[in-house]
Amino acid sequence: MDKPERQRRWEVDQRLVFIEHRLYWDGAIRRADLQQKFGISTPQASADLTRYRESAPDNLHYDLSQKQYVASEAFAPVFYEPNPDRYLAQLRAVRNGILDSSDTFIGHVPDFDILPIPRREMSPKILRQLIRAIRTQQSIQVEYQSMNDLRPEPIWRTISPHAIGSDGMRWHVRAFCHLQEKYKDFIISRCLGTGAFGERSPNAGEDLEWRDHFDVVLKPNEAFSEAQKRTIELDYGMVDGRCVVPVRLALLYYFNKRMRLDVAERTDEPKERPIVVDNREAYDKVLARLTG
Amino acid sequence: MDKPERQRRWEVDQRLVFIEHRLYWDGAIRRADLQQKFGISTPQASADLTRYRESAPDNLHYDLSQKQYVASEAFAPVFYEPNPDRYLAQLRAVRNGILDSSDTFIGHVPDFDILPIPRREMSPKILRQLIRAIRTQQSIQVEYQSMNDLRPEPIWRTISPHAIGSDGMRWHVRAFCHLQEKYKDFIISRCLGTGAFGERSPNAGEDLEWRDHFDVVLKPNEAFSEAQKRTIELDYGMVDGRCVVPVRLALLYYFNKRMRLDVAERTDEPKERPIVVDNREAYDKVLARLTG
DNA sequence: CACATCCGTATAGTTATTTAATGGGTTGGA
DNA sequence: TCCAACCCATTAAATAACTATACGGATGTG
Repeated sequence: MDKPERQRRWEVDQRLVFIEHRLYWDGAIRRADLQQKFGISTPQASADLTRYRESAPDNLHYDLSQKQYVASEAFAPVFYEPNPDRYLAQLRAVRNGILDSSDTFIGHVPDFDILPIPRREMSPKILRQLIRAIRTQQSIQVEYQSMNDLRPEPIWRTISPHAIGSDGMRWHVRAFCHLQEKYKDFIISRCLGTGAFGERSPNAGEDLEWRDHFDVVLKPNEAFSEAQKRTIELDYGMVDGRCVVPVRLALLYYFNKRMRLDVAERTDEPKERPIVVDNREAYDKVLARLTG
Repeated sequence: MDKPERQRRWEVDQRLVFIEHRLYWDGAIRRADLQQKFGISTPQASADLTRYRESAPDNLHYDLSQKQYVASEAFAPVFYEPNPDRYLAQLRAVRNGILDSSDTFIGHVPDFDILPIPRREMSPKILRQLIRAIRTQQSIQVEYQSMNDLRPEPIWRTISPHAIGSDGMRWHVRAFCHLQEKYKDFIISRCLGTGAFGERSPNAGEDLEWRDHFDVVLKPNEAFSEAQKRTIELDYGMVDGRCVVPVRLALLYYFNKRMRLDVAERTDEPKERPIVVDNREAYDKVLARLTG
């Protein structure tokens, strides 16, 4: 039996990642940054930087004029794998109030902005109960404000949720509705309250629209020039002029809208429809069956 | 001079937050969870749980049958402020490969899915250089694949970036184009490479479309019933039937598309246009000026 | 009833970190 | 030009945090 390698302490790892993160994105780091972030003493911060220097001596050098460590031109990360999407997602999350900037490793924040999306705040308690119902495989009572004119006022109804989904704008629970005896999407922000847990509906079979997928094949609109088509292929990461996107049937309606494929039908302006569906016939058929 | 309160260690804080996070979202925690997450020993994990119990004795109790700590019904977080958007954003990030699940505190992951958005991977190096140019207020050479048919092939051009922005789908840099002598959006994933840094263009004045905002006033479509309108007001967090969204002029075009306000013009189906612009005249005027 | 699986705790030893003090280099202002 | 301010590094002794190891107690399972 091998004696397990003593795992290096979590915080020590985090501090090395932090040093590298700062060097990568901000180009520099100073001892005080470490002290502020982790609440450590001066000698400890020095020791961390020394330890980092031992691991990657060519990645940084102390700039006497700037009075801080500066990343070398040939900086090659060792502890932190640079992830641009994560960096940007953190910026976005900080802006949206989802994340406190002290919970990220980002130091210098560039001037930036994201498209504001007006939406209702979600109650943590309600999401918590819904997730609990999913985890424990129970039904749950929710006070739900429907868009259906038959039920203009919010009413209490029992649902058996099994998953959550996002259309890119809002989150919903995928649940068996005890009222209508079928699987439906319930927008979480339309849940005004939650009640008692209970048994799952015995009539709830498998949620086929959740289980099954459809492969949407996308290609650039033929109306574009060859060069423009290449740009579109680049934007969508296409190979050989196509990209295949497997979409859960329960999300296909939203996909159609999000990618503006429905808009495409109604305009001749190619600019409005950069991509089109290659397997259009099957796509339309599935979509019609779902919405019908 | 006050002697500064000795700051509790960062990792110790994190462990307490972790305990509470697990209790809140997963409803339970065991010693081994702490050991795995932070690489600490058994006695230390026990000590942490004891410490937590001392801080919030009513939040949890050890369930001898389940052999783990279970959150009380009247759980009230002390160290961790529950944030549903953050929780969901982390799920999304893990699914998108932006975050490793070991970098989150989430234990049990509910069945979930998000709308897949096909898009090109972004190069970390390119984003890094662009952000560096913004930070150091320099110009930078980029190899850019334009959609403009005048420049079908990717060409090297010099830009002076000052900010980054997101339309909800893609990120772009807001930069003064030395070629066209005006401020424009450069889609980051269309940058194929970066070159030398240099002086900012002397002709670059202030980016007015970035600086200035327009207040979009949204309201529910009048075609809906009163009850339905109330639902829409709920969805968008409206008060008194309106919500005001300040949008940077440079992002207004994207906002129009993202909120499907352009689609609304082309259909009479109220379902397709849940919200409409209240200050339509001014809105159209600004939008026409921008795109014109 | 034996066994596996949780938790808690005691002991002794180890490591990480702090406090406090010293020294060296550069910058920028008096 | 000199000194204060501001970085960094390092040392030594003291302490806090943590580990390894071991044992006991409670529960549920085959």
